[in-house]
Amino acid sequence: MPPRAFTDHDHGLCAQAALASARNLCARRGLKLTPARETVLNILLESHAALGAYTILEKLARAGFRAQPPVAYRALDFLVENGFAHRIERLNAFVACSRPEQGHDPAFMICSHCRLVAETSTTHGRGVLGRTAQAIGFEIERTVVEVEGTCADCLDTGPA
Amino acid sequence: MPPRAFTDHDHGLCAQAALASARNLCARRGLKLTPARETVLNILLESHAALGAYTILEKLARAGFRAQPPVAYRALDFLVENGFAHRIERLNAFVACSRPEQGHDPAFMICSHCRLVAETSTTHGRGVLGRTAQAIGFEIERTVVEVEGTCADCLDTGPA
DNA sequence: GCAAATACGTTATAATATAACATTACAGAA
DNA sequence: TTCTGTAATGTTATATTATAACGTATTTGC
Repeated sequence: MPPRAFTDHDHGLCAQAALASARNLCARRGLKLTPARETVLNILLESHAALGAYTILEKLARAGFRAQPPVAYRALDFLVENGFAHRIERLNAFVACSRPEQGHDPAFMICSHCRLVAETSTTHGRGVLGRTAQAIGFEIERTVVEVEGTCADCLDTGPA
Repeated sequence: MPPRAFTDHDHGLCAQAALASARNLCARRGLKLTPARETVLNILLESHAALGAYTILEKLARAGFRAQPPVAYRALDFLVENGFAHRIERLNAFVACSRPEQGHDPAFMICSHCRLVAETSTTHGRGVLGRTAQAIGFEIERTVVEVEGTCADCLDTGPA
């Protein structure tokens, strides 16, 4: 499955599907997609760019929410814990999840020019690293795989 | 090559070798391993734990340096740029490099209990992700691979 | 010696994140 | 239906991580 962020797609549909999927999963799992949480998810779904918590906070404020940091962080915590969004460690920022239906070890391709982030998946826990881990008795709980570079568009329009 | 952090080893030798190696490489490449830089490297080499910049700063102060943040960050920038240390994105922290001689795409195993960080290497740029990247014209500049979990010792002594 | 580059000193502040505690909403039990 | 506990939110304050900006000193090549 090719990552969507760097390929042409109808982003309206993409966002709509993700939102529907989130609503669905919440309903099924008895999770509450409250207004603040849904608004943050929608903010993230506006594009495939990673947004910092304070950018999100501003957008929340513009949407009529009281904008203290914990509001954004709590919504983000909920979204990340439940797999509707991901934290990009390299950027200290957040993106909506492209595939909330699947449990996964996501991997990200980050364009350092436009900050767009494409999500694909990794097999890392099961590859070489997984074997090394097993050999020394290390129990993997989470994997962070983020590759940074330049996307095709940014290479075209202005190769640094 | 097994990671050293989670395996028994003579850490004195380990640190000594890394320092010698750094001095060597600096000499060969015309880089200046100034007192502040060498001190920070030694601080990092005390163990395989990741240290935050402000922890390093405190240790620098105890070692007699003026302790304003830029002092630590500049030394760290130098060490990271030249491959003598790595930044662990997941922790916003730093570790000494275990293999400064080799150019590499490092991968890290982070124990979330003891904060020890083992360095191994990845082939990620050349694996599945590399192929996906190529397919969509994404040019990889850097890879971040960090797996988080629990090391054998921490599993033994107190499995959460 | 002198100019340019590099490193350091220092102050201030930006950007990211969380602690702590009061309040409200809401679901399930009595 | 009211009680009651849990989850969510509101709010203030502050912790943690990082960098901008600008001046001074030191080194290096000429």
